[in-house]
This record gives sequence, C-alpha cells and structure tokens, in this order.
Amino acid sequence: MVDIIEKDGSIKQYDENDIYALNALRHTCSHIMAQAVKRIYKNTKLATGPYVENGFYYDIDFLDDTISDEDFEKIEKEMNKIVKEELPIERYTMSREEAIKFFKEKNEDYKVEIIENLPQGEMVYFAKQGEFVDLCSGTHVSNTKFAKDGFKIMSVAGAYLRGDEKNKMLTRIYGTAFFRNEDLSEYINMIEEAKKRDHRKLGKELKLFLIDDAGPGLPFFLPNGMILRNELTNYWVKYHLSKGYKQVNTPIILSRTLWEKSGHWEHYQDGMMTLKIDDVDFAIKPMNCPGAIIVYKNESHSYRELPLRYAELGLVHRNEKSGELHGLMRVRGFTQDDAHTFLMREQVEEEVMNIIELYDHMYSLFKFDYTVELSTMPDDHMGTLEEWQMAEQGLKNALDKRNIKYIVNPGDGAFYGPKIDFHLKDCIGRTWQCGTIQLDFQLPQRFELEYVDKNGEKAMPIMIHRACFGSVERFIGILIEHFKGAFPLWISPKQVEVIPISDKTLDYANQINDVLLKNGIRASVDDRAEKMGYKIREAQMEKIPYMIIVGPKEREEGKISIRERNSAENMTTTVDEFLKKIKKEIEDKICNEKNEIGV
RNA sequence: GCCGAUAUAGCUCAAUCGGUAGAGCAACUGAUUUGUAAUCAGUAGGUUUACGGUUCAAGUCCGUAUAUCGGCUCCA
Repeated sequence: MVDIIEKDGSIKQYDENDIYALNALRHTCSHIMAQAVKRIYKNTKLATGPYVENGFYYDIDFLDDTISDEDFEKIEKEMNKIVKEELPIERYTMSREEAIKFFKEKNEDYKVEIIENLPQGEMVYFAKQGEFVDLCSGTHVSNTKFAKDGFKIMSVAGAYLRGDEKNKMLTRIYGTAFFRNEDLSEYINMIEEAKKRDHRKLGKELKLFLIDDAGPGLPFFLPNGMILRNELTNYWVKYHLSKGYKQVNTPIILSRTLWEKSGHWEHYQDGMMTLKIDDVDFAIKPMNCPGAIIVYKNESHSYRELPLRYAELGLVHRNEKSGELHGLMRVRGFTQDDAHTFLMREQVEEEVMNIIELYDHMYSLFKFDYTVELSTMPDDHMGTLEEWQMAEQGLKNALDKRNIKYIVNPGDGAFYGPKIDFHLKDCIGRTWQCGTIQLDFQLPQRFELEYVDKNGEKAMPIMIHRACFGSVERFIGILIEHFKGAFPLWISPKQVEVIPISDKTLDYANQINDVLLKNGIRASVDDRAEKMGYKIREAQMEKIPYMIIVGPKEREEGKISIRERNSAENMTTTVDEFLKKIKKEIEDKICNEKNEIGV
C-alpha cells in the first residue's frame, strides 16, 4: 500500500497496482527530477512537468546551457539522494498575488505566466518537498521515498513552450517510474522487444522496401513488399467495386489554375511541390480531390446516380518538413486509398455509416483495434459557420447511431470540412491516423458542381473525401509492426518453401513445387547445397508461413512433411490435403497472429 | 523547421591516448548429400556520409552540409 496526497492535503491509501497511485508516483518523480536539476544546474527555469502514459517529463529552460544523454547519470544520482532524504510532500495554497510574488522572487518566469493565466480569485496550489517548491494541483505520493530505485531517465528532447512552434524551445527530459524495480526492468525489456518489430528494421530484413538518401521520405518497394502491397490493394479494389464504388485514376500533376480554384494554392501552399511547364505553374498533387471533381464534371448527373463514389489509389506528394519523416509512416510521397463520394444532403448520415462499416471490415481483416477522433473547424477554413455546424452534426449523428466512442479535437479539421479519423497503434504504442472521413461543402461550391434533382432542377451535391488505409505505405508500416513481419498467408510475399533433405529428393521437391505453383501458391524450392537445418533456419527467419520438407521417406509414401512458421512441430500429409487447407486459409483471409502491440 | 544524438564493407558491429581500418553474417569458389533453427575451407569486398579545417599524422579533434534516430510542431 502507498500513501497518496491530494492537492487539499488529504491522504488516502492506494494499492501499488492502482494506475492512480502509479501516476501519482510518476508525477512526484517529475518533481524529484526537477529538484535534482535545480540542485545541479542553478541557472534554469522550470515550465511544466506532468505524468504521461508511460512515465513523466519536465520541460525546463536551461537558458544558454544544454544537456545530453551523458548528463542523465548525474541527474539520476541526485534524484536517488532526494529519495534517500525521504522528504515528505507538503501541500498548501497561496492567493494568486502571493504566488506570483513568490515565483517572481525565484525568477521562475514560466510559473508566473501560468499563474497569470489562471482565473482571477482562485487559490493557487503548491507541492513542496524539502527545499523544492512547485506550483501543482495534481496528486502525489506522500514521500519521495516511494520512488526508491524504480525510476529512470529515458531521453532528452526539445519541446516548444506551450506546444507552440512560434515559442521558445525548452528542454524536455523524459523519464519513467514504477513502484518495483522488477516492473522497471520489465518495461525496459518490453521496449527492447518492441524495437524488434519496428517496420524499418523488419522492412530491411525481409526486403520489403528501402528508403535511399536519393529520396528522403520517398520509399522504394522491393519485390517482396510489392507482393504484399498488390495483394492488399487488389483486395481493396475488389471490395470497393462490390460496395458500389467506381475506380478512377487522375493525373499526378495539375495546373495552378485548378489548385487556385480548389483553394489548395491559398490554404495548402507549404505542403505542395510546384513546377513550371512551358512557363505555366503546375503543382504535384497533395490530394486527389480536384481530380475526382474533374471526373464528376465530365458528364451531367441525375439524383438517381447518387451517391456516386469514385475510388482512386492516388499517388500524392507533400512537402513534409525533414524532421517529420518516419519510415513508411510519414513520407513525402504516398498512395492514398482515396474515394470521393458525391451525394445529396439527406444521404450524408447513411453514407458515413456505410463508410464506417467498410473501414471496420478492412481493419478487422487484420484484427486491428482502432480509436476514433472527430476534428472540428480550424482557424484557417473556407465556408460559413452554419455549414460547418451542419457538417459536424452529420458526422456526430453517424458516429452516435453506430455507437462508436470518439474524442473531439477542436480546430483540427481540414480547411474544407470537419473529419472523423481512425487511429491505429504502432509497435511502441504511438498512434497513427489511418482512416479518415471528411465532409466537404466547399469544393462543390467552388467548382459549381451540380446534379439534376427529382423536379428536374439543378442542385448542388455534397462531397465526402475518405481513405481507409489512409496511406497504403503507412498501413503497410502498421501491418509489419502488428504482425512482426509474420503476415497472414494471403498477403505473405512467399507462402511456402519446399525444402528437400538433399539433392537426392530434389526432383520430388520440384514436383511438389510445380503443383503448388499451378494452384497459384507463391512457393519455391530451396535447392542450395546446404543442410536441411540451415534451410529451415533461413525460412524461419524469412517468416515464411509454411515449409514443406521432403526426403526419401515422404517420396516413398507420396506424402509431404509440413512445418508451420513459429512451430517446431511437423506433420505429414498429402499435397492435396495441404492445398485444400491453405487455399481455404487464403480465401478466408485467416489471421491467427496475436496482436501483441502496446508497451 | 526546432532541440538532442548518430553516420565505419551489402547487413550487424569493432578499432584503447590522434599513429598500418578489423570481425561475424551475406556474396563468390570449392568440398560436403545431409531428417526439422547455422557443414567446412578459401576468395573478394573500404576515398570510414560529403566538403573544409587543426596536426608530422585524422575513422578518431573542430566547422559546415546531408541523411538517419528520439522528441516537439505538423500530418495520411
């Protein structure tokens, strides 16, 4: 049990396994860290130091000084001292004016600023341990001794003051803490394990893709990656066609005139790459929507055709800042699995629900868990408040009707409309936006889109922009980490490796392989002059789902020996039986792998 | 873009105080014909990311650029 102290000074006992107690410990650790930093670096100013999902951090202004990894030991040593001093955490309040005066005397400008932004008349809460006093309305453990030796400084990073790019960059020190040292070790091991499934590492090892200095953020897909990618997108096309989408493809380069009309030239210029052709400005498309609009305008439309759904695997390029690139997850050139639906106002809710259902189908193919966010009107936007409110309400209704839990991100929508985002997790728990559904009243107006309604009169459709994978590249990155490279059979680059025990059974191995190839299975024979154990090891490391091992015994019986990925056991069967089994596994897109993501 | 770090053979990594750039795996050649995660021997592979500087001497120290990694901001 551990004593937890609230901001009013009341103390309650909590179990050490309670997340509330753990967060309190981490919060206290952030204070201990700040206290240690203050003891070592006199000339520093403190900003804020909360607990976060896997630990805590403190944002500190080191003024003209800098710190790096090498300084961690020194700080940890001082933190240990503070823990050994067994300082009780004391809570008290001051009036706003007193608090401002207190921090002004201590030269803690950021603290003064925080208090000045608090509502008038409110009391200001403090937490004190030994000589260290901090502005704090959070919960703590009652004594520094509870930190014992279960904490560790993890990394140092830059962080803008109040998260604003225009502000000064402070030094953020990340740490983590647990009540028990074993839990800390376990956590560190888990991070190490998670790194083994990093898609950048696996992408190299499994020869799926590469990113060369010749094109930062511009991935090359290798033969193995291309098989996976094609399986994925082929199914995507097939499924979308079955759901009433029509596939199109639009140009990668389009004229400035078009981008001015769409508003991208004005609102998205930083993200666009431009070029001149015969002295005329063009842009490489950062989004596919204007292309879809040109397709729509190619002919006149009746209300009977709506919703009209144009699907496009469209290659877009965006001028991402260098520090933002991240393997396949964040790139400069990527393929959006896009679709633009033109529909009537009264069809919005139902169509959004259709899209959610389609996404759910795609994600559950791989047993992905996802979280949903609704983003509303940003400062830089087109259109009127009324239009935005109506669009936001439409999205909310669809989510509510399908009973989907979501969080709201105020001001995070696209400049042309609000959006629903679907987020998937990577190997170390970072979430990446994949699916998106964006409502748009603006582009139809700008491009004067129309359809003929029941009464034979012209009306304006609404547009929905949507992407399920988000980007094919990002989705593949997530897939790699989710499955640790051991993909479901249907998307595996190689499905079966046939291994003869020696050259003496090579003919039989080739016969088996021919049968597999004729049945559309991605198989090959490992005919190298190596020992069987070596070939098994290699196939295992390549994460090939099935190995067929044949020697004289199998040949005489007319059978094959099967060894499954991640299993040392083997079973004997006939080629026909095996084919039946794996064809069903491919057809049903069976996905047995456990999702072990999450740190 | 910003803060911090890193860059050595195809890959993973060594190289002590600034003093002749090495190893394993992969590749290639040869031998081995093998029963469920690595057979043996040999060969080849380098402008140490790039460009400057300091020094008798630079992989190592300093500067700049580029890329990458961890964050921030931004975003699919």
